[in-house]
Amino acid sequence: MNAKEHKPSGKRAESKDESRQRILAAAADMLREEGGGGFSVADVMARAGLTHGAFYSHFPDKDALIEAAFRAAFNYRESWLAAAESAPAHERVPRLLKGYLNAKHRDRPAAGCAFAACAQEFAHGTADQRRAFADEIETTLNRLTALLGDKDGNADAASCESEVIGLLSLCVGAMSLARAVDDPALSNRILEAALTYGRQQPA
Amino acid sequence: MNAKEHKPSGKRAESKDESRQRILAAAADMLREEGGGGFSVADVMARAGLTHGAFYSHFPDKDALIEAAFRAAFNYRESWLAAAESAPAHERVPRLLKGYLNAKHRDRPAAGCAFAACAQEFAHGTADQRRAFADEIETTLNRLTALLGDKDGNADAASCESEVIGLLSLCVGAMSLARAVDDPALSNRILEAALTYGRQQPA
DNA sequence: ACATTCGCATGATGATCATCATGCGAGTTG
DNA sequence: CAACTCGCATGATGATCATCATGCGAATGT
Repeated sequence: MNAKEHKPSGKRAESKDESRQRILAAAADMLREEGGGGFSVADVMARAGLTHGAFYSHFPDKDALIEAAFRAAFNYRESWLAAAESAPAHERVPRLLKGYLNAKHRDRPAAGCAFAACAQEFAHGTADQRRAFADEIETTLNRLTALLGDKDGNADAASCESEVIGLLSLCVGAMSLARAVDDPALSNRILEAALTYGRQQPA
Repeated sequence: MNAKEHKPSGKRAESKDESRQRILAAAADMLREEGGGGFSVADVMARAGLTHGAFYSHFPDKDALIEAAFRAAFNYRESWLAAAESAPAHERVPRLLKGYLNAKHRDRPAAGCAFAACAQEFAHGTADQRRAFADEIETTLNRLTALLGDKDGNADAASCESEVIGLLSLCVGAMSLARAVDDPALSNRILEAALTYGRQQPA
């Protein structure tokens, strides 16, 4: 048997696992709130209720944490999509748009879309981070395609892909812009206009 | 007369102005290539052919440089838009989309859109940086509205605003995603799909 | 119970920077 | 041309971090 397969169990291992989860959760929040450059290892550890020294027995380095935290930020994708799935086919796009392009999402990035929070920073990230980004994009597109593809007469695959990618791009772009501007009125205009634009898109 | 209005001239002042322009140009490039956190003051100064010590006689601090460099990155907006203006009204949107959503733009951020390069970082930036972002967004939207608003029968103002903002969001989002992913094939798919999506938008 | 393991805390270490202090030499002024 | 100005270079300084080294104490296994 492979010696590497040792999966220790017991109170100690369990506690370490809980610590790891707290670290990941803290990092996933901070990553979306401030970006990977916006917090230090010590910051995350403090948020997780630990001190900086313990970090390196959980992750090899900060870059690995950022990658893992990014992936962890998609743990709620299914529940996010479930809300749209429960709607009739022609209502799904509007519902997804509304769930994304709103002030609450803009103002609470820690609970929101990691694409909109991380895209630009990951463009200069490690190979692993960029692969993670691509993985999550692929998965998200697949799930959206499954959700919207069997809409009515289900258009050809190409047109469905462009719709799904277009919607995601629109959402990510509008949220990025809405968060970057200073003027709240302009920020709201951006969210509302993007919402309108996305709804006008033909089948 | 106001003592503050002194505008020194002469060989020395001229040379300082040239230095400032070189610093700004270098910073505008690096800001779009690597983000504000991706370069040091010494890096920009070296790229401008100077050493780090000279920096603080040109700008009060790095944040101010980033703001100025961001604004400077829009110096070419008019020539960028001129290409679209020379096209017949119904060709303008496709031409703008094509000029933005392509591999060359994706691969040379230093010569490209500063919105797509900076949005997420500016969301955590200084007040001045965020104001600069809003200013440039406003100006860009106004110019685009002037360009696309008198399209044919020119739709009502609200619909034009949502189209212009939607297009910009779509472009910024797609470029951000295309740059963040690792897989070149996926990156191309994103650019192409967003192009298709943007073209399908009704008048 | 004893020896061992291991999660975590404390406390370096070294690197990277932003920013400041000083000095020289070319330009400018009278 | 002598006194002065000022752009730029060199060389600190201090802060912030990522990462590593060490040690304690609780959990584990014999």
